[in-house]
This record gives sequence, C-alpha cells and structure tokens, in this order.
Amino acid sequence: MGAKVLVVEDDAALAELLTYNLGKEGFEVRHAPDGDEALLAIDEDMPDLIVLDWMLPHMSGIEICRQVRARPETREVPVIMLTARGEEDDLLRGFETGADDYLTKPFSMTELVARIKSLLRRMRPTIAGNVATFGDITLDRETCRVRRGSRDVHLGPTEFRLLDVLMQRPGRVFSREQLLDRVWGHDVYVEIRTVDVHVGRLRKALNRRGEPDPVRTVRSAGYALDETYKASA
Amino acid sequence: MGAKVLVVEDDAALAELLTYNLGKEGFEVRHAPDGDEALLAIDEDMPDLIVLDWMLPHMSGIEICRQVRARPETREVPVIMLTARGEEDDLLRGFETGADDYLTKPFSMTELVARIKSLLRRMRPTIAGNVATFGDITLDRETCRVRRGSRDVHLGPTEFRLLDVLMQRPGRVFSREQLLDRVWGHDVYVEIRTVDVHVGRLRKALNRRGEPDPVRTVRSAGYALDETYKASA
DNA sequence: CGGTTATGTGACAGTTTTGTAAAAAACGAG
DNA sequence: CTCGTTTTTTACAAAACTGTCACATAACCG
Repeated sequence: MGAKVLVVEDDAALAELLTYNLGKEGFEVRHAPDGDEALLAIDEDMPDLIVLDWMLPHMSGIEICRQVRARPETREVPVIMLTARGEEDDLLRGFETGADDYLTKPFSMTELVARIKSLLRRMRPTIAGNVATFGDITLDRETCRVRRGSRDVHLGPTEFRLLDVLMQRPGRVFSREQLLDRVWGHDVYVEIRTVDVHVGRLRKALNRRGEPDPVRTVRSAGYALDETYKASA
Repeated sequence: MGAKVLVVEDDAALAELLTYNLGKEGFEVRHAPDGDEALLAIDEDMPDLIVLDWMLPHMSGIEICRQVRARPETREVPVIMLTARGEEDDLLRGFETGADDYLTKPFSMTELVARIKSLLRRMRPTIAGNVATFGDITLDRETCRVRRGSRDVHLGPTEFRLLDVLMQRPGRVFSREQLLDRVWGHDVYVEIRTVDVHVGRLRKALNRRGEPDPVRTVRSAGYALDETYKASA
C-alpha cells in the first residue's frame, strides 16, 4: 500500500472526491471532518501527510497545523493546505505556521497528487509508491518481498518492518526506542535489547559471505542504513 | 534569514526583478543566466535553495535539476521551478526529476517569497539544524557522522558530542567546566582533566599526518575551533 | 634563566555497549 | 492438539569506550 494521507475537510462532497481520487492513486486515505477528529486520527495512526482545509468549523486549520508542528512525533509530517481563492493573508500565515504547500480551490487533482508525491519523496527519499530501494536492496511492500541484488531474501514479519522503517530514511540513525515505537508500536512493551536481536537476524538474512553490511551500528545511539554502502553498491 | 539563493533565469529583466526583490527580503542572491553558469555557481558557493527557470538556452532546467539531484552534496538543496502557463507535462516531469515546488509565470513576488521561506524551513534540518560545517569538517547529527574533506572520521560518542558543542560556536573558547557541563551533563562528576584527554582523542581522530589542527588550545582558558584554520581550508 | 603552572599523551583497569547463541514462550496452520 | 516457525528474553563473550594517573612537554613569568 502507499502512504497514509489524512484529509481534513468539512465539505462532505469535496472530502469524498479527495478520498476517491487519492485512493485511486494508491494512497491509504483517512478522512476527518473537523479539528478534533483530525487530532484523534493523528493519534490513532500517524499519517505520512496531511491535506488540510483552511476553513474548518471549530478549530481553524492554522490551529491544527500549529499543534501538529508542536509535537515532536508529528513535527516532520508534511502539511498541504487548501484555501479559497484570494485569502492571501491566510496563505502567508499558513506558511508561517509551517505548512509546506498550499493549493487554491478549485484545484486539479493531478496537481494535488503531484504535490503530494513531491512532498513524500522529499520526506522519504527511497519510497516511490510501494517499492523502496537502497543500493542493491529492494523492499516491496505490496508483495512483502525483499531482494538483494538478484537473490531473494527471506525475512520474518518483524525483520521486514524493521528494514522498512530503516529504509524510510536511509542514513538516519534510529534509536532503539524509536525502532520499538515504529516497528512494534508505541503501546507494546518489549525489552529494548530485542531490537538488537532482530537487527542481528536482519543482517544474517541480508548478507551472504563476503558482502558488505548495509546496516550500521552507531554506538550508544542506535542503528541506521549505511549511506557509504549505498554509494559503493 | 540570509540564506543563499541561486536564481537561474535567462530573461535578464525577470532575473533582475527577482534579484532585487529577494535581496530586499534579506536573501543573498546569485544569478546565473544559463545551465553552465548555474553549475559553476553551485560549485563555487553552494546555495541553500535554487530558483530554476524551466526554459533555458542550452541545458534545460530538467537537466540541471537532475544533475543537482545526482550529486550527494547538493541532493538536499530544494529547487523551485518556474514554468510558463500550461506546460503541465513539463510540470509533472519536473516533479519526477525532484523539483520541490513550482510557480507558473506570471507569479506574485509575495508568493515566491512565501514558498522559498517554507522550503527553507522544511529543509532546516539540513541547513540550520542537523548538519554543522566548519571549514572542511562536517558533522551530521542525523546520521551521526563526521567527515573531514572526503574522509570519514570515526568518533566515540563523547568525542562526537564534544565536537558538536565546539561546532555550535566555532571560534568561541569553551572552558573545561563548560565542556564538562555540555558534553557530560552538569550532574556528572568527572575529573576536569578528562576533558584534555578527550580533546586529545578528538584531535587524533580528526587529523591525518600533515593536516593542520582545527582545535585550538587557549592556555588557562579552554579549547575552541580555530577560525584561522577555517579560513585556510 | 630556573621555577611554576598548564597541557599533551600513553597506558591501563574498569565500565558500558553490542553481538549472538540458546532457551523459553507465543503463535498459527493443519 | 501438535508441529514448525517466529518472537522474546536471557546470559555471556567480545568489542568499544571511559576516566584516571603519571610523566613528558610546553608555555609563562619575574
């Protein structure tokens, strides 16, 4: 499946149009009609991107945007705002608040989709739709398969998600806590060292004898995919 | 503000308009009339953002964009493209190539400025936050990597934090007490001379034979990054 | 100069962090 | 329920890093 997109829009007709079209593009769409629903949705399952109508019943778009930017775990989520024509003031305040892009109604679906893809690519460089690539490693979310070069790599579900998370930002160091959050879920309690074990298994599955290890251990910090390796492969 | 913006635009009148207005906003603007000049300008002093006309004499905007994206050191630089009305094909190809945003001529200066600021804020992790540079030394907090020139420098956690602190204000002298505070934490008790040992280790890791030492000892005061060195490198 | 103080640095013993095998527990398809 | 797979925990060894000390150098000062 594609990225998760949260659409915050009170106009039911437009909301449905968006849901339908984005869904067709392979995004997993969730809809929230107002600010409270939006924050709830964000809590329940973190979207990869938010499309935010600027005019909402109770809480203004600007307020939601501010709240999203305020929390550390959502700070990185890109926001596209939808404004009515000619609200240039709002627009500028929107950018101030930290929106990443905006579209003026009415807008073309093609354009919205292009902008969404652009922002997502910027956020998660290796992910183009369902397939992520890092050097000679390929991870396909659709078929749940991983390949290295021409060989098939068998991973258990946990190793698969682990690699998936690491590949969302190659090179970035994820702490064990962050990995627990993202791979196991923020409500599950497991020993921190379990991460190490699974990283070990991921390595064993990924590396045949003589191949360089794409997983980097950063002492006292966590694990990351090694950009050096990517360059060499 | 004060970010460096490279404007690649062959139409002299528009170029001047851009230069003037962006300058007024506090950006440091450099102008290149064609692709070759653009690449040269990028080499000479890396811009923080590129405004790129899509229709250029020799090399098309798309080609420049591709080249910018191909090099690791410019991969993260955001690109805004300027297109004539109705070239929707170009637009989509532009996003494919990795442009981050686009504007259709004619556009309002306010809007361009807003978009530039938004992109710069989004890139902040790279420009203002996560990567520090001092001369030929680079410290990346996201990947936990340090490089000197083209060589990878391996540091232990303590040396890493130490360099991090020093790089937060290059040239400033930090007393050993201050370094203990900031690197070890103000609640830890360790001998003051431990700082010296770690500075020594940092030096050893940073300097290959024949290279000048970027760390300056200030007798009876502390340590600092040497601005003399920065100038020379 | 000689005396004094500050810094550089090798060695080392102790600590922390990581890799990993193996056991135990959990899970899932028949 | 049973078997095979996967996950989690645990324990231990290996590796990496740390803080301290002692002594060698270097800088300062009258």
